[in-house]
Order: sequence, then C-alpha cells, then structure tokens
Amino acid sequence: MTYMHNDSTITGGRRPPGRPKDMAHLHRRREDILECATKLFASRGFRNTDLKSVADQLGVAKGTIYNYFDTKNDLFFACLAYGMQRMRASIDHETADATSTFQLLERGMHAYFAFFDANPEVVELLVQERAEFKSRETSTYFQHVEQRKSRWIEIYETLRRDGIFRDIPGEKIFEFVNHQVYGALFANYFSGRKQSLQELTAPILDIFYRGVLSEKEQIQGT
Amino acid sequence: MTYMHNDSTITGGRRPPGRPKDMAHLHRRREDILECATKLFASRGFRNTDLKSVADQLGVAKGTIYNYFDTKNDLFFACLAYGMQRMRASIDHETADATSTFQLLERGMHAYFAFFDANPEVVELLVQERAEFKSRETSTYFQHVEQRKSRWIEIYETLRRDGIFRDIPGEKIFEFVNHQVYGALFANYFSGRKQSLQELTAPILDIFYRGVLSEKEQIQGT
Amino acid sequence: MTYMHNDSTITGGRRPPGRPKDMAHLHRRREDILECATKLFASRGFRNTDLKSVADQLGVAKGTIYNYFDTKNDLFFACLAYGMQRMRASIDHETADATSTFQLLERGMHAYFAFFDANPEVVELLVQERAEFKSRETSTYFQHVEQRKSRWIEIYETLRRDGIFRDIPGEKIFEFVNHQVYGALFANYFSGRKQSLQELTAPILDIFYRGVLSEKEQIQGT
Amino acid sequence: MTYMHNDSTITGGRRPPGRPKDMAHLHRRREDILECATKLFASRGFRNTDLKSVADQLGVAKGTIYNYFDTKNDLFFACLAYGMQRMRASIDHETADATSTFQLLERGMHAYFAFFDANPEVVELLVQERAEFKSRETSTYFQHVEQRKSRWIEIYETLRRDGIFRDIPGEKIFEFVNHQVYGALFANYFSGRKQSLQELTAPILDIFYRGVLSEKEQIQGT
DNA sequence: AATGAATGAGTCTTCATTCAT
DNA sequence: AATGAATGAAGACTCATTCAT
Repeated sequence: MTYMHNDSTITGGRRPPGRPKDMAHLHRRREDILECATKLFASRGFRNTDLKSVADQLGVAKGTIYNYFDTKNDLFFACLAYGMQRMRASIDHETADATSTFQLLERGMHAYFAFFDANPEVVELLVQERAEFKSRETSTYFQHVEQRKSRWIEIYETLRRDGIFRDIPGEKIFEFVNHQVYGALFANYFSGRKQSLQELTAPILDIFYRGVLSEKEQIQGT
Repeated sequence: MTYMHNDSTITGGRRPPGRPKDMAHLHRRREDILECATKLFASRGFRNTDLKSVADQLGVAKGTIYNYFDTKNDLFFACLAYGMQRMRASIDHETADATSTFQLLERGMHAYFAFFDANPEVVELLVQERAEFKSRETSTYFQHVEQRKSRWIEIYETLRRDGIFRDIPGEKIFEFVNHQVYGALFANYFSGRKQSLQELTAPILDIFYRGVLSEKEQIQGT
Repeated sequence: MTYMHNDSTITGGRRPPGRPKDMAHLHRRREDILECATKLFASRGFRNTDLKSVADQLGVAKGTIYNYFDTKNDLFFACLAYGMQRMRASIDHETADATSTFQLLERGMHAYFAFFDANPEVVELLVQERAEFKSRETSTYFQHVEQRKSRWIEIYETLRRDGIFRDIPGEKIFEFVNHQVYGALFANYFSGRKQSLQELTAPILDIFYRGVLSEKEQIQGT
Repeated sequence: MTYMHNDSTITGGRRPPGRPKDMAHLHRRREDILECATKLFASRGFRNTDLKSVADQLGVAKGTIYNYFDTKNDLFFACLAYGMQRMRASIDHETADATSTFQLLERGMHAYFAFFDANPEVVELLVQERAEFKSRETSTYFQHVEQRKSRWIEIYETLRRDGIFRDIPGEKIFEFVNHQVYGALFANYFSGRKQSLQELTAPILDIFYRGVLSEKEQIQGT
C-alpha cells in the first residue's frame, strides 16, 4: 500500500484526470535528497559540493533536485532545518518524562550530545551556515537556543530561590552551561577527533555542580 | 592608498648606499595584504572574497598579491598563521609575570578573551578554515591547543596533588576549561551578539572553582 | 480553469450513442491553447515563455500541450498561422462587397488596421518569428503579402491604363502602399504607443492620392 | 606610435608603477567585440548566440568579453547603441551641407537607406531588441525618432505656411514619411529579399510629393 | 616589483521533451 | 487523454591564475 490513489469509491466524486500524485514517493525522495545533500555538504563543504555530485550520488539527474528545491541555497537551508528539527525531536523525546530538575538537566545534556554523536553532519552544517551566509543576522542554531533560553533560566532561578543553587543569576548559569556544551560540540568536531560526546555528560555535571576546588579550599576561599 | 608608508619613520635612519633592496617595504606590504585579506575573508567568507576586491581595497593590482603569496589558499593560511601568532604573543605577554597559578589562569583567560574582543576577525578565520578545508586533519587552532595542553595539565595535576583541586584528572579539567572558553568564543560570534568576552572571566572562574550548588547541597551530595 | 466548456452549448444537440470521441472538445481545447500561447508569446517573447507557464495559465498539465502540438516551435507556428488566418478572414469579410476600387482600397486598409488594433499580439508574433527563426527564408507575413500582391498590382495597372492613376508602375505603387501600412503597423507597436491605427486610413489615403505639394507647386514642378 | 605611454619627460612627474595601459588597444578590442557580436546577434538572433561563439569568432576567451561588458544584455545594448550612433553620424554627415529643404529631405532619406543597405545587421538588432526586451518602454530606435521629430515637423510647417505644401499638419506629414521609410526598411529585411533600399528614394518622394492620382483626377476630386 | 588583460575550467540554473501511470 | 516527475543538454557568469610589458 505504497500508493495513495484518490479512491473514487470513497469520495464519490469524479477522479481528476491524469496520473495521480504519489505523495509518499515525493516525500520520500525529498528526504533522500536532504539526507544525501546533508552528507555531502558536511563532508566537502557547501561551496565544494556541486549539485551534480548530489544527483550522481542519488542516481538521479541534476534537474530532479531542482524539482524539489529552487536553488542550491534553498536546499542547504532545508538541510539545516531538517537537521535541527530532528535534533529538537530527539531531545524532546529523551527529556519528556524527566522526574526532577537534575534528571532533566542530565538527560537534556545527554540527549544533546547523543544526537550529535549520531549526527555529526549537523554540526558541520551549522559551521557551513556561518561560513557562507554571513548576512543572516542570527544562525539557525541560535534561534533554537533563544527559544529554549527563558525556560532554562526559570529553572535555574527556582533552584536558586530554593537554596539549592548558590546566589548566581540564572542567566549566568544558562550561559555557562550553554558555552560548555557548545564548546564541547565544536571543539570535538573541529579538532577532528571523533570521540564520544555522551561520555562528557558526567564529568561536566560534576564540575558544574561542585567546582574543581577541594572542600578545604572552598571554605578558605569564602 | 594607505600602503604608501614613509619608510624613514620606520627605519628611523639614513638609507644605506647602493641598491636599497627595501626589505622594510616588502615586509610592511606583506602585512598590509594580510590585514586587508583577513578583514575581507572574515566579513564575507573565504569563497565570497575574490582577490580582486582585496587588491582594490589595498589600492594595488591583483598581480601584486601574487608576488607575495602563491595562491589564494596560501594567502588564507598566512592570514590564519598571522592571527594565531598575534594571539599567542598577546597571551604570552599578559601572562608573563603571573605570580601564582590562580593568577596565571585568570590572566590567561582574560588575555584570551581580550584578544578576541579586539580581533574578532580571527575567530571568523578559524570558522572559514573548517568550512573550506575539510581535508586538513586538524585545524590551526587545535594545533595551538595541543601545544599548550600538556603544560596546563601539569599545572592542574600539581594543584590536585597539593590538595587544592579535587581528585579530578588534569586532562578532564583541561577539557572543561577549554570547552568553556571555546564555547564562549564561538557562541558569542556565531550568535551575532557582539558582547564583551572579557567580562565573562570572573563568572566563569567562580563556577569553575566552586560549582553552582550551595554549600548545604554540596555537603548533602557527598 | 476556463477550458471546461459545456460542450452541449456548442453542439447544441444530444450526444450520439456509443463512444462520443468528442471532436468539438478537442478542437476547442486546441484553440484555447493557441489563444493562451499567443498571448504569452506576444507579451513575454517566445524565448521568455516556457510551456509550463502556458500550461499553468490554462490550468492544464504541461504534457497536455504535447498532445496537441509536437514541439514548442510547432505551437508557435500554429499560433502564427492561426493569427494570420483570422487576419485574412477579417479583411476578406470587410472587403467582400466593395463596389469600387477606391472603396476596396479604403476598406482593405481600414480592415487591416482594425484587425491589428483589435489583435496587437499578432504583430508581436510576426516580430518574434523574425527574431527567433532567422533560417526561414520568408516570414509567414510575407507569404501572405506575396499571395495578394499580383491582385493589387493588377488593380493599380488598370487604374493607370484608365488614366486615373499617373504613369507609375503598379508594382511601385503596391510597394509604396505596402510599406506605408507595414511601417504604420510596426512603428505603432514598436514605439510602445498604443494609438489607434484605424484613424490613419484617411490621412494616408489623402497623401497617397494627392501628394503633399500644393496645386501651384505641382504645376511648377512639372 | 600605437602605444600611449605616460611620458615622464613631459609630465615631469613620477611614472606610475607597473605596465602602462594601452588605451588604443582596449578601445580597438572593444569595437572588435561590438562588431563581431553585432554580426552574430543579427544573423542568429540574440538568444541563439552564446558568448562562447562570439569569443571563438574573435579568437579570444569567453572571459575576455566579460572584461569589456558586464553581461550579455549589456553587450547587446552596447551593440545597439554603437549601431545607432554610426547611423546618426552617417546621416548627419550626408545631410550637413544640404542647401534646400527638398535637398535635405532627399539626402536624409537617401543617407538613411544607404546606411541600412550597408549595415543591415542594425535593423536586425532593432528587431531583436523588441523581441527580447519587451519591458523596455520605448525602443532605442524610437528614442532616436523622437529626438528628430520636432525638427522635421518644423520644416514641414514652414513649407505649409509658405504655400509649398498643402494644408496638412506637419505631424501628419512626419508620420507619413516616418512610416514609409520604416516600412520600407523592415519590409525589405523581413521579407528576406535583400534588394537595395537607396533606389526607393526617388519613387517614394515622387508619390509623396505628387500623389498617385493623375492631374485630371486631382482636379475632379477637389 | 607592479600591472591588469587574458584565460578557461568550473557551476548554477533553465526548460523542452519524454514517458510511466 | 491527461498528468507531472524525471531528464540532461545548453549557456551565462565567476574568478584564480598567468604573463608580457
């Protein structure tokens, strides 16, 4: 049942003339193109990838890609959006049933790292975006960050009010965490070492919660 | 037209007899090209910057650039090296007379941030490098990081041995700090907000040393 | 969506039994395509009109057009032929019952101008033909002219023999008239002024018959 | 003396560095391109001429053309302007020392026809312009016509005031003449017959001045 | 050393045409 | 008969690089 015919026996109306559209096929092909293009953009860079090579890789003609995306730029932005959407879905899914704030933070960070461990191309796409499209005021990634920002700040402020966190503005904490995961992400893929990010979750949270100073020093430092 | 320097103000002395072979001029022009190219590569991106525009901006012919650099790629890598060299010099200068480990860490981070506050183009160059030259195994920046790595790890290990730092491997700490400053750097310039990085030094170190948990919580957590 | 005609209003009668083989529909659709294509070719130019836009305008798929015309070129030539045929029909109709030579000339010129006042697209088609299909030895329009030529020359020769026209070869007169109407036609539409051509009939004939010189001068000039 | 060096012995100033510009060469090459492109645009049509073929014909690389003209459209308009400029120069030259109005009219018409006899490509360019660039409100040719219009109308009005021409508005006469020459021009080249236009001058003026009706008829018609 | 005209390989994009359904 | 996704040849334009002067 891969075909989605207009079933005249159900609609009772007249069947439109001509070959019916195979929506499933269209949708699948669109995603094939996105996935293939994402991989090539990521591995060679946006400017070093010509659509001919995307088409070749897919086993279709160059013109076919233009049936799905108007320009090379459009295709790129669609890849970006597709990647970010998958990232959000992945994180949301993993954090959906967290029962405590600490669990939420841990699962969120873990899901974030896990996603990029599994989809390193998406990081490359973010880099490509900033490299090629300087005119765009904010990057796609930061639009995502801004969306989540207030929610996290609220969480941190609550922990602070409850005496669980020290007296540090929620925004500062957010920034700290944000920089840490962002730095881990980019450092890892920029450096060319393809080590696991997920494993960083525990050590990061340890230092984040307790700092590096020994108990003795912390007391003295007060 | 800014490249017509009065060389005597630089050499300060009389011209030697015979054919001058004006090395100062050559050197100065080389740097002019590097600075101009850096700005353009940073603001428009490597691929969106053609050498004609670099030449125009300098008030020089395109061919002249080829007298100083063999290819566009070479020019780019020279810009990168020039930027990194200035970064190293700047940090080294600021940290030269630190009297304690804590001071070294603070001054180092501050100098690092201060440099990029003053030279944001260099960050862009690092991004451009990863975007365009995927083949290069490690980025210029990470070559720098690797150079300094062992020195910092040693410092952290000493602090750990002396009971000043908790029992965390020096490498983990190094990674944490590294990710933090790297994340701050990129997050700031990627996001398009051109806020000051220097101001981050204190809050970062505060959390880095003491963590976010309140005293009460830290004891309970033990 | 204007192509869905109620065929019964055209045939006026009941559908014959058996497979209808709806010829009227086919014929009507062919003309719809011709009219739509004519308009687009005329307003955008042959090369700037893609068949997709013709199909879109008709509310039909691109492939449908290929059921009626083999190639884009064929479609264009069919538009041209359709326009010329309508022109001939229009002129023939208007001049059918002329009772004198002078009336024939006047009505013919008027009908000619009236047709192009009402169907300016046809002029554009003639221009497009010469612009794109240089290889064709003679243009469609001149095939038409050649057809009528001998008839007019005969008329002019008769008037000359009868002493009504001066002693000028019929061919020269034909050429003069031809150039005048042709020039008026193109000048008008090329210039972008969409003024009425019909109104030119009287002033043209006046000068054509009597010249511009005053009586006194004509006598002197003899 | 084909080179135009900056002669330091004359200017007394410093010679600018680098290879001096050879203005004569640049100018000559520009014209070579214009002439070659004009011929190809005229013989194949604008859309059927790719710049590669222009370059090949000239024995230069495609890129060279782009050093002289920014786009294919620009090149086309430059060809058009170049042709019109030569036309104006030619007519002006031939009519410069006309001693009477009649002589001016005759020489003007003759020069006009002679130019297009010698440069039929220019007509084709005018056709191409209307075929491809419909958006342009008025064609290059009609801009020329408008420029000359008032001058001719004045001449016709004077002849009318002096009783040499009949009582016909100068504008009507201008239009008549304009249509006649324009029609002759286009009819000739559209028809594919490459007959001489110059020879039309006399018969045209004959009918224009005296009309086709015999003396007898003219008197009766009054 | 400096100049800048010339080069031509490399790419994006368009669109007439085909054909399976 | 109608549909519209797929095709791929064609062509405009860019720009790093060369080299004669």
